[in-house]
Amino acid sequence: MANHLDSFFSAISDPTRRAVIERLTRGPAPVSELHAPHDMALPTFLKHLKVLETAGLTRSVKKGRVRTVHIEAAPLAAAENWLTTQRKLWEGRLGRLSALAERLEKGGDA
Amino acid sequence: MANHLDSFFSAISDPTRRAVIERLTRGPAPVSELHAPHDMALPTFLKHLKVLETAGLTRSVKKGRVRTVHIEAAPLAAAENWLTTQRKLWEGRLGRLSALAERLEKGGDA
DNA sequence: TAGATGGTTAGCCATGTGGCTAGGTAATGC
DNA sequence: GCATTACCTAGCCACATGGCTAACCATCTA
Repeated sequence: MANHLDSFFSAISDPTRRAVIERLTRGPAPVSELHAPHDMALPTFLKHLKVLETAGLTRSVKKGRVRTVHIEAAPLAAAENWLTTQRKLWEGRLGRLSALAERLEKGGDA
Repeated sequence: MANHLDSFFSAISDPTRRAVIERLTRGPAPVSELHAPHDMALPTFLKHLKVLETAGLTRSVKKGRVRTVHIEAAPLAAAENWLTTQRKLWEGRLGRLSALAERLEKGGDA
């Protein structure tokens, strides 16, 4: 059950890769354009792209010599969902705690 | 600007550590209790706990020989926020695209 | 105060990750 | 058709990560 989240979170734990995602939310782009703002060798950057694609965060198609990369929204939502769930559970607990505190106060047990 | 998200996402990219977080949303717990369900040596597990604490996801206090760990909600919300932002940007783009498509259709330009 | 309990430190190992260079292939443009 | 462009592969390196054992320290409990 963990599997997908593993590679997803691992993928976006790198700033270069998050920057790529941020760029891709504004629309698809070829490899060279994605690479341009990053001060690293192309092969290194290609590795990052591969990580993203392997994690299911992006897809790409090659036409002629140009490979165009686009974002895949679904896993983003899934991860967001995990975080939201955890936060809500936590907040729910806090809510119950303060309710308990209130009851204790009413009872004058404090 | 990236820094915090780096260590945060990296921290929760591990299933053991996500399990710990899930457990902690139900309330604080001592190290031994957190360790129990995980089939690995204590020192190994302690490393995981350290990663979580270093990433700011948890805090802990030691009283006597028992160290109690509790969750820290803020970074969770921050990460959730990043994901939400990306998703919304993406959906916004999709919206604008379909609006464009509509306009083109109306204009009979297709 | 001895033994058990709960954690911690040190140190080793295998594998993974992020960076590089060098060299290759396949379209495209002149 | 030769050069350029755009990307890909292979292979190297340093360091990080996740696992282990062994040995240690501190605190309760009997």
